[in-house]
Parts: sequence; structure tokens; C-alpha cells
Amino acid sequence: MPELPEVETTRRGIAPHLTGQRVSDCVIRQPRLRWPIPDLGHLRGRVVQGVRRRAKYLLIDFDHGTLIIHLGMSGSLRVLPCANPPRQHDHFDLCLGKRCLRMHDPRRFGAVLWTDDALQHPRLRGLGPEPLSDAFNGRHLQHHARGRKTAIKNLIMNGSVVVGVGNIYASEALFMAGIHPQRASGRIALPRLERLSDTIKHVLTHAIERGGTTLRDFLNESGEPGYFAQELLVYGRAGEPCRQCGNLILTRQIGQRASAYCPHCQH
DNA sequence: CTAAGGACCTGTCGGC
DNA sequence: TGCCGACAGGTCCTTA
Repeated sequence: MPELPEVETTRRGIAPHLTGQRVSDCVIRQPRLRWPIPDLGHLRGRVVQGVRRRAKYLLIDFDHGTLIIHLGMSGSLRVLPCANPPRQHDHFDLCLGKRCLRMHDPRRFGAVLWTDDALQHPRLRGLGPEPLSDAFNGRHLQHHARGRKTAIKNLIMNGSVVVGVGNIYASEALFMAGIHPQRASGRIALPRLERLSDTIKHVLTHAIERGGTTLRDFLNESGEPGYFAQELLVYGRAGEPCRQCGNLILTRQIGQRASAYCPHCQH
């Protein structure tokens, strides 16, 4: 479900409900996620200092460490009354008085981890720059692209190059930059890589403004959908006409993922 | 080091 | 109506 805009939408939604609040309880119903949810009894009585995001990880800070949450493919977080009955696949509640942060994840690719130093955690250490930071630009892409034959779409979806770019926004950004998703990374000149870093920033920023992309089940912390889906140019549009030239959008497998593109507009 | 492929899960949808 | 395969927003790990 979530790429960076959906995770950021979730962060903005939950932060005001958590920051400054004291944890009253922590209920683990289904510990089985990508890794088992650790014991979180030590959170009882602790106060949430803030909610950050790094890549697609949400970081809930306490004074003695950080709760790391990843939503995987199908995870979501809601803020709701503790008394609301849990549904199937509701994995855990972080209770803050009468309300709780509740994690739901049918496919169980998500994760809940505890660390005393978030940025040094093995899952976060070694990640590339944030796509919306100045550190991510055409030169950065060029540095990683040089000499590599891997498809450019794989390169921008590689978290050690740049974080937060998943299948939807990689497809959209490549279309907007006019670059074929299969193109060998090392054979793209700097101006086009600069264009690509710009379109990545643009599409992510715009999607965040629209509350993310709801394809089938992404809902924000209040249960509302995002509105970026109606602005998608290629993702999920195979067989439909390109909005720019009218040719049919095609799809092909790149790095195990379906990739939609316009054969006329992208080279 | 790069690149490719499988693995981990459940739910939904389309075709027969 | 029911069954069965294909497919889905993401990493992580092993193998070559």
C-alpha cells in the first residue's frame, strides 16, 4: 500500500494525536509480522516525544528509544477509541488513554521494531538520501548510475540510492521525465538525470499534498482516502491512451514488477 | 561490487 | 456459484 506520500500522510495524521501523550498500555494481538513484534511493556507510562519519518519507516520517539513502524505492502495505522472492537489483522494497539494507535496489516510484510538509536538501526543505516532533500539531485543519481546497466526504474527504486520511491511514483516520475523505465542507468546523460530527480520530487510533493494514492485500501489515520489516484498518468493505465500523445500505455515486467509506460513519450 | 531471482503473506479479481 | 491462477503499494536474502 504505502509509498513515501502515504507514509508521510500517515505521519502527519498521527503525530498530533501522539506527541506529548503518555502511553497507558500496549496490546499485542498478532505478533507475527515480518519479524515478531518485541515486548513493548517498557513503553507503559512513557511520553511520546515526536513522530518522524525516515524513508518509509515511521519513527515514534520516546526519551529512552524509538518505536520503528514499517507498513509493508498492506499496513495501515488508525487513531481510534481503544474500545472499538479489533478487526482481523489488527496487530497491535499503542494506547494513550481512551484512544489508541492501531496497526492493521493483512499481508504481514510490515514491521514493528524497537531501538535505542533509530538512525543506526540495521534497517535504516545505509539508506540513501531522502528524495525531497537537497542531497538528492541529478549528480547524486549520476554517481550511482555511472557504469551500471540496471534499468533506471530499478535504480530509483533501490533504497541505497534514494529512499521512498516505489512502483507507482517511479513509473509516474519516469513518464514525466520522458525516460523509458528499462533504459540502462549508465546511459542517461546528466541533464536527463536532473530532470528525473526533479520529477521525482515533484510527483512525491504533489502526491503528499493530495493525501497520497488510494488504489484499493489506503486510508489515512482518520479513515479517509487519498486523492492522487485520479491524477496518475501511467500507473494502472495499461491499455488506456496516453494523456500526452494518445498512444496506448503498455506494461512490461522490470525487476519483477509491472511497469507502465508510454512507448511514444518515453525513451 | 552488480544483478537476478525467490521468499515472505493474504485478499481480490477475472476467467472458465 | 465455485475453483484456480494471476496479481498487488515492499523489502530482504541467497546465489551467480
